Amino acid sequence: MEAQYDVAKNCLFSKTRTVSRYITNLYTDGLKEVGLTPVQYSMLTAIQVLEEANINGLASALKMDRTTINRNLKPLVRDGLVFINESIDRRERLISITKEGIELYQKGYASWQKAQSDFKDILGEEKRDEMTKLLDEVIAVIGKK
Amino acid sequence: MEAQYDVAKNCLFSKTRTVSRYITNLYTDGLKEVGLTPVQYSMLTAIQVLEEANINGLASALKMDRTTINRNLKPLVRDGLVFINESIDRRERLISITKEGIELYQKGYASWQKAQSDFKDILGEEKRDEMTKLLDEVIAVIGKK
DNA sequence: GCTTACAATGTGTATATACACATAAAAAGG
DNA sequence: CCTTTTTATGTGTATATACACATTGTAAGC
Repeated sequence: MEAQYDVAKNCLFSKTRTVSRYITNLYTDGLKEVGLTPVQYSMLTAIQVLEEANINGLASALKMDRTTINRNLKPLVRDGLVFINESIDRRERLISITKEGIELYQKGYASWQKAQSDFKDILGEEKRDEMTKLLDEVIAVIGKK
Repeated sequence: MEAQYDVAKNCLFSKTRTVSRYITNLYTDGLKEVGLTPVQYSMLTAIQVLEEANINGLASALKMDRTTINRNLKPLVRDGLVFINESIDRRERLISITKEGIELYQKGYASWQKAQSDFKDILGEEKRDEMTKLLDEVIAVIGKK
């Protein structure tokens, strides 16, 4: 088979990326009413669960590059949803959610639930569960690396 | 369950996005030796398969936003991999791959194959096939929207 | 033919992503 | 203590993404 048809049919990167873009847009639409992106929402999630994590800790928990965490924190700090404290170890900075952040997060929870529910309606509960299971397995495997 | 633990455990957006980031990095590493990103590689794929598509046609085939296509074409044109022709319909522009583009694409094919193969080794053939099937199903469902 | 509708594209802006490189502070080794 | 190494972070640069808004050209209705 010629290369371009092989890639067009079988590329796991582009398939995954296409699905990722679509789901991102779905959640973006839902969370728009509270003015948060889905990435910001997932970061606020980790910030609350971890409590006073540093940037490397957040990067590890979210499986994102630490420089991406650094950059993505800026709008959250700017909008008063997150604050950053000094640490005894003066190299690191400790990230926490603010009162306003918690309030907005709670407000966004309904939007997030609706996006989850919409996706279930679109895909069907069975396929949705299959997908969740598979994604967890993939994340577990890549987490070992 | 409190919101943040619900989101941390069950969010299909963040699971998909995490896997997408990981796979992107895997293919990025492989294609780095030819100086292409995986997104560029998949765009060059569609440009060859479609032959003289316009921007909307590429956007539709790749399921990407047309403004993203527009922006992503620029480095490809700059690097001489793609050229853009006028059309009889003077609103549209027809996108084609250049000789250099084809050569680089062929060179990148081995890297792409290796990334595909590496992912198979990491995940296992069975799970890889399961994932391919599921992604195709999801893309088919969202394509109807 | 003229006006109106629609279609194709471009641009401003904002977030998301990650590599390469640099800096500063703590820890380790002697 | 002083040097070396490691750790935590910041920044420059480049690509990727998509919405809102604007422009231009074609098609449709009359």
